[in-house]
Amino acid sequence: MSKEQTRARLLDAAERLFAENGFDGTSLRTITSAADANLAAVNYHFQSKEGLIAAVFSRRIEPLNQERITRLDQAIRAAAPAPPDLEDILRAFLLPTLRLRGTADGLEAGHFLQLLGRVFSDPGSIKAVVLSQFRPTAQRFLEVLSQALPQLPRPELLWRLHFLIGSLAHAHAAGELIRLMSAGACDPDDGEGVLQHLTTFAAAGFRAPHTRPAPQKASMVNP
Amino acid sequence: MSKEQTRARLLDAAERLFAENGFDGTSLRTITSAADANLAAVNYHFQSKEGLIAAVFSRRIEPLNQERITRLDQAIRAAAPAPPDLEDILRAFLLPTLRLRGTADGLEAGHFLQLLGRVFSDPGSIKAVVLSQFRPTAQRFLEVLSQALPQLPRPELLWRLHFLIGSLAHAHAAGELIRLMSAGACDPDDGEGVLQHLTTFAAAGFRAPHTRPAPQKASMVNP
DNA sequence: GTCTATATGGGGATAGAC
DNA sequence: GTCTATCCCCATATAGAC
Repeated sequence: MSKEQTRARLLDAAERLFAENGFDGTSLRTITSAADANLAAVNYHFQSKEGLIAAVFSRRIEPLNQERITRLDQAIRAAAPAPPDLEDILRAFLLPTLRLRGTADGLEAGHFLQLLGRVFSDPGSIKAVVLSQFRPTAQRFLEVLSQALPQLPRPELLWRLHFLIGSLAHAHAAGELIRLMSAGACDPDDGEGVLQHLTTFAAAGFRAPHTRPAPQKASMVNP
Repeated sequence: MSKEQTRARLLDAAERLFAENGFDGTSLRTITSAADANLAAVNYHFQSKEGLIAAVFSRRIEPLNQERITRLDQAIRAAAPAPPDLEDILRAFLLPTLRLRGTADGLEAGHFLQLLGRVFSDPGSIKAVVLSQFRPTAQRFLEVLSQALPQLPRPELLWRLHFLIGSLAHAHAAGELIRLMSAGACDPDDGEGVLQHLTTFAAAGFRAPHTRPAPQKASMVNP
């Protein structure tokens, strides 16, 4: 068994098992037997369990960022010199992840989406790694969004971007829950459908007039 | 030390520690020493760790549901015989959780929000307990939303409700991350501010015209 | 009801042979 | 590079004294 093959099998098995049972819920013993590898192989290839977790994320995040930026640049060029349509910006952001569901190699990558959706709310230390890799891309999108919606104050734009990320993360991480709660009416595996629904919803949300300082009712804390 | 006091201290400590370190990341030893109780007390009061987790949720969820329904009924009565404003429906749903931040007894309950936001994407078996307690309330809101937006097909309405839940869960569970990513411009502890921003965003999203079957571009899978 | 002590099992990591 | 065997730690749960 070659070195690279073992490494890849470990990553695939870890990705799937972490998605299904969580990081703490998956032992190295479970991973290595699923990957037909030896227990010590994890420490040889990734130094530690934390190293393995970080590697599971890094392997997918870099291509994901690249595809997002490529599609964003395409949208910018196609619309130049005007700013691109809001919908096209959103699609450039959403499509690269949603596309991972239901495609050929997506059989593996689908598990990764669950992890990615969960990472924002996870208590562990993985957030730092993922966030540092995600930040430049988010910053880039923020700038372009800001040009497309120049009347929106920056904090409001930030909140709306977070709501978008939350909706996307929820669709990824809680897919089976959504299927269950909707009694099958919502299919989280239909990436194209989710893309359509989320783009429509979020585009309208982003275009909403900006929030007024607060209505003249009493404070909500003591209504 | 009375029985009820010990029970309550265990729940408080567990709530905080689970929020900070996750369920698997928190041992019964850590909980019992934080609560100044004996290790065996957990098994005496809650039978098992799972029982403790379930109790942490049940204690908060029931009042939360009641407040949501009460506010929804108020909005319905105030607007009768017309359906209530979309914004009022959304506020009835959002306010009871967001209000838990920054209020007096909210010092404890704030930790609960993190848990609640995380539970949808957690790999464990807690989902089932929480979902079963949440479902009737969600169903009720769905009906009222459906009356306020009669032109929206049911699946689209369901998706939009899931996007709302995702945004809310993200604001709760990833609060510190949002603060960090926005370099302080977004304050997740300002419940009233989050309520304003999210209501504006989501109301516009819910009001968007319903998604058309699909644009006549090529499939997104092979663009 | 509360405590101490312990049973029982599993975890991550590593040393050293091959 | 890969494997076996093992070290050492900590978890949940319970039995039985107080």
